[in-house]
Amino acid sequence: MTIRLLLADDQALVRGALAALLGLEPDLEVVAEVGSGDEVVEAALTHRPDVCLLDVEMPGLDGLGAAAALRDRVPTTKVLMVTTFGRPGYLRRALQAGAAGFVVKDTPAARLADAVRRVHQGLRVVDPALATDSLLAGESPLTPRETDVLRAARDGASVATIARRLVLSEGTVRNHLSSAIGKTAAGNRAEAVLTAEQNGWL
Amino acid sequence: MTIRLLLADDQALVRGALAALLGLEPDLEVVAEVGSGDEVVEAALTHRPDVCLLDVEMPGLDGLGAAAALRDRVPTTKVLMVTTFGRPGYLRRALQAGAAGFVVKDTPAARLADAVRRVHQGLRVVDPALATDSLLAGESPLTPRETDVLRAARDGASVATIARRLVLSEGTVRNHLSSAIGKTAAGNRAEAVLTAEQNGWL
DNA sequence: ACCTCGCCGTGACAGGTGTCACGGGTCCGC
DNA sequence: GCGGACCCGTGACACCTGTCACGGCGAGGT
Repeated sequence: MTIRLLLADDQALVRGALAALLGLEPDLEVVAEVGSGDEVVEAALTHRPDVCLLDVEMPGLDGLGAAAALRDRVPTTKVLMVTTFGRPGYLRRALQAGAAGFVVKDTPAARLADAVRRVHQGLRVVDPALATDSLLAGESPLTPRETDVLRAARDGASVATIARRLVLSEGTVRNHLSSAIGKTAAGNRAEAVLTAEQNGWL
Repeated sequence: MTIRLLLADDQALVRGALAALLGLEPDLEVVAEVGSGDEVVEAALTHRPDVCLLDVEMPGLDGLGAAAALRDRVPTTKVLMVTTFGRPGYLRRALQAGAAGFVVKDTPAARLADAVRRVHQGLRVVDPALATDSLLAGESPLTPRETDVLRAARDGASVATIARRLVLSEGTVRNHLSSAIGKTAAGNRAEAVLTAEQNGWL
């Protein structure tokens, strides 16, 4: 009995390469590949895979959202997240979204097939180093609105621009920013964006 | 006669996956894999590959530097750059560093093997869409010093911090920044960093 | 010799930014 | 009910930033 796989990654090259890698295993079979999170549920409904490999960073619906959608619409398929960035917040959010495993792209290729098999058996697969980081970093201290403001500040927009985008007063934007800067122990808006991004809070 | 390949990518998973993908082709053979740019020359000297696949983003010596080192020390091996980001400046700098081909990770997996074969035959391989972007974006308008200052400003450092890092007067830093902001058509330091990064000028 | 360009610095100025104190509003849990 | 969050807003203040004008220096081209 082979394990049926669905691959989701926006980079066609690594998608195909992963397919080739996993296709070498006799007990694994890649039944579908998609390039964006929006196509995941549809492909899962038609091909009924046992395990779905999701990249976190994708255009449109990202891997976290796709995992949540799969949990609701196709609960029989297990989700294994595969990501380039080992951001602590990603791990937490992925598990909350119903993912059964979380692997960073630094892990040796040989271990990926094992991770797939374990997920298929109903086990949790988590990078141990990342798990400690996740506990250490803790949940996001930012309020929803602070997160919005920081997100809107990612491209270097001015206070006036952010205020216009979120339909807020400039003073309110400055207050939210100031609060976020304090919580991230930054001295600066740009620094706050950076550390928040590194922790997966955005 | 098989084509001997050397893979260089910091992400072990995609490195292994690419090896699996290319290993499926009967005329290709992966003879070595490395995880950083510093190991490229040494591995090339011992394994004498025909073609070397280099990722641009790597810790230590990056792909551009590794390509230049290969051109000088092991000129018999052709270089094919493989990168996630299609930044115009990367393409230019890669070609200047002696790379024979440039492929972004969005390209379909089937075309990678062809790219390798063409590079091995002495042909140039360049993503056509990226080539036009490269011509359109043009060379970096930033002077060396302006580039330094922008690089130092990437983590959101204040003018005082940048001045301390580069051993400059704060006024000079502000002047360089102002000039860079003007050249990148930005309204802001953060914006200037962003557009400079997107064009591969840093 | 001359001009140009990049580099470094100074001084001054308007405007943006970060902080604080304050008020008012909603919603939730004890 | 009553405190405690989060949200939104105002006003004021010190500070940082971005811009401009100006000067001097060295390297390279005509």
